[in-house]
Amino acid sequence: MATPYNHKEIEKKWRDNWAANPVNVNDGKKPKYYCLDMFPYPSGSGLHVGHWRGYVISDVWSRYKILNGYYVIHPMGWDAFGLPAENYAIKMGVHPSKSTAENVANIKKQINDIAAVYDWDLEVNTTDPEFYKWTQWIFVKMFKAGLAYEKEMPINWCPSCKTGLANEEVVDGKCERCGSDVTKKNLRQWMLKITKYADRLLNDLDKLDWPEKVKKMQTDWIGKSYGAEIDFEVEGNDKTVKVYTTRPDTLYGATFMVLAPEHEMAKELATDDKKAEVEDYIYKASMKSSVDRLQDKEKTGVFTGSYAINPINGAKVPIWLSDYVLADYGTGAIMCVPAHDDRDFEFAKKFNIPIIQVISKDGKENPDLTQAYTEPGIMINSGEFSGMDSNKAKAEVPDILQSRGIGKKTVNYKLRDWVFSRQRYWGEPIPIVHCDKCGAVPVPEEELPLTLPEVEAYQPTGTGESPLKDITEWVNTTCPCCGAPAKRETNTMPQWAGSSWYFLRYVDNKNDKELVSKQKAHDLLPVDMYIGGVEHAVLHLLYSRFYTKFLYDIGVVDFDEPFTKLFNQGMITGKNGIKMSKSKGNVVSPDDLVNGYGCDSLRLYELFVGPPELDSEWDEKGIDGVYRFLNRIWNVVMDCKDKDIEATKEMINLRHKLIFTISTRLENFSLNTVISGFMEFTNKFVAMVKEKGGIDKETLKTIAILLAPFAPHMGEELWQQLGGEGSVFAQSWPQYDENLMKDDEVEIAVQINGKTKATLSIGADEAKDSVIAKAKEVIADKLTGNVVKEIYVPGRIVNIVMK
RNA sequence: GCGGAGUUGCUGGAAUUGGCAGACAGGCAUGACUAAGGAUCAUGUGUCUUAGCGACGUGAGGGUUCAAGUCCCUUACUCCGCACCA
Repeated sequence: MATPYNHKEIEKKWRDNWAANPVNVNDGKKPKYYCLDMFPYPSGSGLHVGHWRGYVISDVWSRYKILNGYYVIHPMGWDAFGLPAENYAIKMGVHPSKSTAENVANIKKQINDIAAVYDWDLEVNTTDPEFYKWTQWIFVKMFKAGLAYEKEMPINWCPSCKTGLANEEVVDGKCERCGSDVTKKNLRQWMLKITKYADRLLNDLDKLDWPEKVKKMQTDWIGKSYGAEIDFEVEGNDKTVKVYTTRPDTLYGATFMVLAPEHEMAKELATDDKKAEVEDYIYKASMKSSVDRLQDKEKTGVFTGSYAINPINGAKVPIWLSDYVLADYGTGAIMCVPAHDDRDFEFAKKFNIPIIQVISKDGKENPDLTQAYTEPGIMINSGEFSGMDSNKAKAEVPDILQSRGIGKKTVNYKLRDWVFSRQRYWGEPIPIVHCDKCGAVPVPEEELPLTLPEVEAYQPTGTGESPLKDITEWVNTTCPCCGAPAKRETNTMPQWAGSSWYFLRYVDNKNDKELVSKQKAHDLLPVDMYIGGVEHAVLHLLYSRFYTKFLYDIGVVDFDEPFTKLFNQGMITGKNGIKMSKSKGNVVSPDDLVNGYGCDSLRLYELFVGPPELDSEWDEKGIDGVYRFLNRIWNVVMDCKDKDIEATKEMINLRHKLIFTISTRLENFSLNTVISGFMEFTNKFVAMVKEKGGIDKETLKTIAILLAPFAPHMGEELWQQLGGEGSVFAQSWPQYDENLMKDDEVEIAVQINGKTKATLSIGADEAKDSVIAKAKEVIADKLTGNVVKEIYVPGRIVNIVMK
């Protein structure tokens, strides 16, 4: 009886061996491949089987690249600043520096159980001053480039986290982290001018090998639209109101105008008799939270009493205020064409405002529109434009208007500048000094890092002030510019600050002179494959692109997109597709499974549960299947390794088919079918051992190499047992030969009218006539009608069409 | 409301992109073996059936085709993203 598969022994053996003899080293000759996992936050609850999946996928890919002769950069580190870490610390009553360090140690241990080829020499941690020195350095560079600026404005405020939030962090009017309703708060903020990069962020999406879904989400988030700004004179005085519209072609149909309640002219446009009503409306709108504003489906509004003049036809249009118009998009004012816009239509109906149709399906006016007509058609009631095709009008009218001095073509974006300051303790201090005389002055680059002071009381104040405010010995300083007494900025950076550029630092993490050396940046960057969940589609992934473009502009790196290829793995959920969480009590820890079945089994099962890009429900029972599979392979190899079987044609054929199957499926990232394919072939090998008494060594060695990226310990052990030299990962990925994969005989289906009636074995290269003749023989008794057509799909099917 | 993805046995899923639907697993059933400790092996497992080498079958309904899970139209449901962006 051969030795049974003992995962504990084997895994321990190879873990120790790899520690002493790393399998992935940069010899300076191999081409590089950078395979990166999204930056984990060292959470207090540790890893669950869902986290595992992403790391297994990236490790399989990394090991596959190693076997293809690459030096693979496969680093890991910790996104340890920010709200979640601080909230956890507050909850546990420990200082965040302490809890963060503990969590990192714990998760690192768990990650080591995956047996991934992480290069821990490259490890980074955002809370390390040697790291955040460069996070601050980038901010200073941005400040000097005019991209970081201060502004007092109403921002998203989370009353539970007690801090301001970026637009990207507000989901359905709620805080992305804690789910509390987000309110508005007027605060002085540090902003990053990401809008300056809007066009590049949009256009360069074309360069990226990313899931279309993510590109679409970024495109929509940037939200570029083409339109025109048109000035409407206010009747009876010399004021004008500028509106933004994407449909200047419908100008003849504009029957009213709406301003956001926050619009700077809102109050002054109110006529005396309307003043009280208008001010009341403005006040009420200001009290609404963003959630209320989203949920109020019914339109509200107030007439200002003023009228504007439609510049195309001199018509008098009433000016209204309504909160369905956003103050910070376009000009904060719109012209309303109720006949062709659903929102304007609803508003006009509610307040009895006239509706003028200017596009019609058949060129005729519909006297009783029950809803806005938003389809293309023929222009009507539009003076000189009447009779034009509306699509043509949409394309040409803006130019016509512009040439006549009515309006100016313009573009708009939904993307807003990035609210970059947080009123919290656990983040990078913003390296700015406020001087009465010199204003905001950056901390000199040579004085960085500006370290976060150690304090006892780090709880958020809730007032909009940072807890750092009270540390007077830290706050009080002198102006780097004039030397006068000055105060430090007390806001900190958001969690995203470190994660927006960390991937650059991995390749040169000990450099104390530069963020990354030019040489290393050129040789080792950018990231070739980035693997992580889809939840960062408009947060981290947009911010990182912005940072990279900025660093490209100032000459730090020589590429302007950080992640060439992106793969989003699906989530592993609990029963009924419920997201794993501590509060739901459905978290499955990998620890027991690793212990019971071994790392290799869990790795395989993580892949086998389903297509890697889709969500999968975790069903623990299934792991028995892959465990049995590993046992079968083990038994086949142990059984045959000393037998010296000569390779038959059949064995060679099967070997090449196996290489083909595993390689093509792996290249397509169809990792679940790689495993099922491996199982299928293994079953054939088992049968072959039974029939032929064994399998040749070359085939067995091929199995060991092909299995190694997925089950690395098993791969190494089999390789060694088979007498292979060195590590299995020092071998090269086997190549298949299509000629050797060919079968002499193939089985095809014989159909009558598309229904399979029999199967037939034929020679692989047999001619059509011969195949059809044989097929007819097989189903002779069923050929009772007139044969009208005979179809042969080579190697697949014969279909006899009968009447 | 708009946009995207999806719906296949008891369960997870497969199907070389229009060519034998249900691979591979899990589960279950029957049997073998058992000094068994998360065993292993064999066989079976879509539905109906008058038990045949028959008929039906990929959310529902229609269509194209010699041939449809796959293409087209209509429709239902599920999940995800955006959500008054003029």
